Amino acid sequence: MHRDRGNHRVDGTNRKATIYDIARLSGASPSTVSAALGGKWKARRISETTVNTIRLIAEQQGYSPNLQARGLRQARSGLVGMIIAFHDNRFFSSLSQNFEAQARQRGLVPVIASSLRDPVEELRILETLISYAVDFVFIAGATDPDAITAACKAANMRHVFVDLPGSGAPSVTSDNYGGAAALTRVLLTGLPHGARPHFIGGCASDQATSRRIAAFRAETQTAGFSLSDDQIITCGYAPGSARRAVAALMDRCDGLPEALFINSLTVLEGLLGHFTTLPDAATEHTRFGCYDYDPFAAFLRFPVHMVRQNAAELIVKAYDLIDKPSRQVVEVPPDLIPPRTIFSSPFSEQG
Amino acid sequence: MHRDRGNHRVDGTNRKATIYDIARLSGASPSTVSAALGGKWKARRISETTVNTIRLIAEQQGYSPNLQARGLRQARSGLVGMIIAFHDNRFFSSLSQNFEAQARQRGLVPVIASSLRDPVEELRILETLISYAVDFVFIAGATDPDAITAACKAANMRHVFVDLPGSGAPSVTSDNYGGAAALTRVLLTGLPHGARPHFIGGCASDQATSRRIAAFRAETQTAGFSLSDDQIITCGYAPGSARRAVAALMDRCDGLPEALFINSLTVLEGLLGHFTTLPDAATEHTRFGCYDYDPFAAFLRFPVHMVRQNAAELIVKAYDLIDKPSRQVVEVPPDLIPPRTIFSSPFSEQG
DNA sequence: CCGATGCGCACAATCGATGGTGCACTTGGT
DNA sequence: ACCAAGTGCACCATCGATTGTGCGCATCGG
Repeated sequence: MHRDRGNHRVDGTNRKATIYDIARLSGASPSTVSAALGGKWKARRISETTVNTIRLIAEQQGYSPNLQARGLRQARSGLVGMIIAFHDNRFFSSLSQNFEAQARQRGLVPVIASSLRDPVEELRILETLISYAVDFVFIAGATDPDAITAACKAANMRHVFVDLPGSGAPSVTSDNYGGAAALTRVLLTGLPHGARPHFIGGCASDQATSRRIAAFRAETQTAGFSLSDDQIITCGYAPGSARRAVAALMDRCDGLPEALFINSLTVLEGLLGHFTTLPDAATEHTRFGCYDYDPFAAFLRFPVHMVRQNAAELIVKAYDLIDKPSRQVVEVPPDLIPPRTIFSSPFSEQG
Repeated sequence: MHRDRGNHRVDGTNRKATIYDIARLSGASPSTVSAALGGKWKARRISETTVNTIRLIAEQQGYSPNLQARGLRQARSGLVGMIIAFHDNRFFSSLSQNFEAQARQRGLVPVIASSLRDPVEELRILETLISYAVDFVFIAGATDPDAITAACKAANMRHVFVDLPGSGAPSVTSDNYGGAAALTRVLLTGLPHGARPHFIGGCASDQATSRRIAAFRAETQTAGFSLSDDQIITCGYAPGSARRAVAALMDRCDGLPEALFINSLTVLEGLLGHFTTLPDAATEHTRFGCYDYDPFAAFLRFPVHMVRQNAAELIVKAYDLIDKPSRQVVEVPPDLIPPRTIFSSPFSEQG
């Protein structure tokens, strides 16, 4: 008398078939059906003919397992979570694309959520993922790594930080120092003595930005250029504030500096917004470098050197850290891309 | 004798607390705990003091409900699914961003998966989502709408097509005809007589592309330009094939046509890839229009008119269709964006 | 002809949360 | 003091799949 809520699956119009339906139709027991369809019928010594019958009926009924039930029983869901800052951003979406590909390769289902860089939302999302018993979580662009680690520890949840490292858990980041140093060197090459290169964008408080600024400082001074604090403008990531910041800068210095290190694509967007109001000549005597790559940004009216983070490798390393936990921080070197270079993602290549 | 697997939750080191743990600690029964924490203690006539006790203990234990168990019991998961073609694409990622925002606003958890435009993968993903008992699914850029509708019908799953319509279910699309017509008109304005505008990219078999081609044809002929079949090049969406196609075109016509309607950003990427091998002058005498918008693409060396699909509105309408089902196709008008215009997404504004 | 071995499978407990049902006790009325 | 109505909660079945255990039958050796 278990199972019989008038669920007429034969005609296909009603609810999804369960192993109990298949059991009834095949004359076998639910556990046999489960074993047969779950692939472990050998271990359970189910005869191959029984298995075939069950498979056939399951096929006819369009059976597919209820993964919530399985997840409940097995205390794991087959879901894996990733928290990113935004979907509509080249870097993060490239991470998601790779995260998804790897997950699927392992037979896992990716759940990707965006925090909009809001620490509260970030934690709420994490709680939700934990409630769904995801197998592990990647957090990219974490705004509050310590809170995240605390919540994960409490729930016994494996997690890896990507891009922005956390102290309490394994992390994978770009080699921000190395990438920024390389980009800075390119910008400075052949620059006239007395030039005043500037750095714009980001928050000094975040790991990635502070490493990049450190590299920018070191290279600039090594190359013999003067460097005062007003050459470092940490105006955040938002295009709007970048736009205001560059407008202010141009007022102050009567034009653009000879070299400009732009800390993110969103910042570059903001600058472009301002440039639309200026004559083309305004950008002619400046060398631009941008940390992060976009195929279109590489092909602007004025040349831009770009740093392309290796999203695929970041994700691969992150999965490695899940497989073989350690407390270390893994650094992945980014690539320096000369202006006017088009790269397409390996994914969008296909469509 | 139910529940006691030596789960020492008090010290916080072991597994997540359940209502059974809270029940034991509070002296109440599991169902009381459930009702208390689930907010329906009034209906169940649980006293407020009991509720407060339970809440306190739940708090201390860091309780959060097992959503798989709840989902199993309630036959719905609180998950909502969306299938897109790619994450790393401005249009789709903008859809996901809006989809997620709306889902969260409704207290639902978004699961977004990418099909890479592979019909088989698309169906596999759909099956998985169904297995997780998602409440409904949006499918953007469907490659096999009929198969999707069939699978959803069999599982009794609500679904809405976005961008590419399906016949068996409600759909929301851009007004591809209107958008393409407007873009074509801009491209043709003031063009010398005898000019031969071209259309490049996409698959003639997909709805969106065929509507755009129809508009392109109609406007071109209305404006009095000759139009032969070789002016329509449906080379797919992949940057690589677009690159080859434009190379071939330039060989054939000895340069670029006077006007070029580019059917997607990925196609534009492909063209740029080819242009990098040419002198700057090569693009000087051509008017470019691109269906889809990208802030950087709007600021290329040569001006590009762009059509910006209204992702936010598409998603809003799609949710409307879930709430109030109907078989109709809703069209959302896109915007025509003049060259050198920077728009940032409302989301990345924040970071 | 009998016990030992092994094969093929069924039974029942379990995962955590929910909701229908009903019991025990209190209060109020007469 | 007794019955009725109401209060506060516990008990148990249920969702669908997995898994430890053990029963019944067949085969085989002695």
